[in-house]
Amino acid sequence: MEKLRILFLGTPDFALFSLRALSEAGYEIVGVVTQPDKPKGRGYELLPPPVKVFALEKGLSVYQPNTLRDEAFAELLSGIDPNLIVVVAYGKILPENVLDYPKFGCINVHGSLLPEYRGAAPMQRAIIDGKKMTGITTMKMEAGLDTGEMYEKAALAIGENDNFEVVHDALGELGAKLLLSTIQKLEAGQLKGTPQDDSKATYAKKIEKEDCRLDFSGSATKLHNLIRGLSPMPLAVTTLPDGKLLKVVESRVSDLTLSGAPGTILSTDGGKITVACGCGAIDLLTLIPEGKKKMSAKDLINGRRVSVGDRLGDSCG
RNA sequence: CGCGGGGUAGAGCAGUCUGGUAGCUCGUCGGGCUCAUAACCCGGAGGUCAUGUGGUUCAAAUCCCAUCCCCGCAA
Repeated sequence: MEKLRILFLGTPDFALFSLRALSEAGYEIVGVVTQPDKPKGRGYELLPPPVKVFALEKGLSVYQPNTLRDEAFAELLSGIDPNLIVVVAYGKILPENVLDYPKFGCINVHGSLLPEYRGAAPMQRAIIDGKKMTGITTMKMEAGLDTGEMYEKAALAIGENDNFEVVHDALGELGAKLLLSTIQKLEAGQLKGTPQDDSKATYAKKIEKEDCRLDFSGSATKLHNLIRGLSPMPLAVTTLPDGKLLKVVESRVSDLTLSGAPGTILSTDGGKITVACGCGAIDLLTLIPEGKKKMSAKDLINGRRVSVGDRLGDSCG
């Protein structure tokens, strides 16, 4: 079979696992397409996406088009002339002329067991929903959102205290492995697609700001799932009694049996801030107060910012 | 020049407005109590208050100026 000429499309750290694997496996990467540098952080500093940084280190050709839907990109594509496109968390929808271009099609690495959690934030949503299992699916890309035929799957167990970072990294690695496996099957002419059962499809919507608010009237387990699903980015948020924001990095479902109005701090013993929820209570372990660095609950208590009886989340509006 | 908070003992903070003895909660060290303890009691050590040996003042953590660093928001 003819040698693969791979064009890689991807942007964040999650994509990096796969790009690195392709690179280390010795595949010919004829180009890397990633999102343009964007003004980020304080002072709007222009920062390159992680994939770009890696690609430049490896001496790969990097392209950062604003859109894939114009003449310029079509010309670029035929200039590069890839016979396989690999897409991992690129961040833009691919138009049909791009999907149709490579002889061996477009392979996507998706962070869920399709058809569940199609869409932008599959890993976060799976954790937030309290799933015990998730995984990676490699699939053939088509026009619909994550609707194409599935090639291979690999499952991953989610521990009750695993956060987004843990799952993200584990799935990133798993995704890279599965991608190599899928490409090997392709090279061997053994790649077979399985259609998705659309009736079982669910969607993982992008995480919005409102999704990050902690509502203490919910159950402790639900709150814990939200906190770890959003940790370390963008983080679940509530408010201190003085109205300042308080982000929660790490939590545990509490075994404390005290109860009180949702949001009330029941205890600050043992370096944990135990907060009453609608059902049960939750221990807040690591936090970031507005304008401050990440700190342990113990530090927050020692600094006298919170004490038993205080209410969190009252100014959530 | 996007908006804002902050840099005081190993940690988290107060003190700054209204200049005048360096304080709190922890940690740490020593002693005590206890069958025992992460609990309790007593005592100690530890700080050029980010930097400029800058300006004002009899006197600056505090007021003024400049610089460096950290962080939250927003994108």
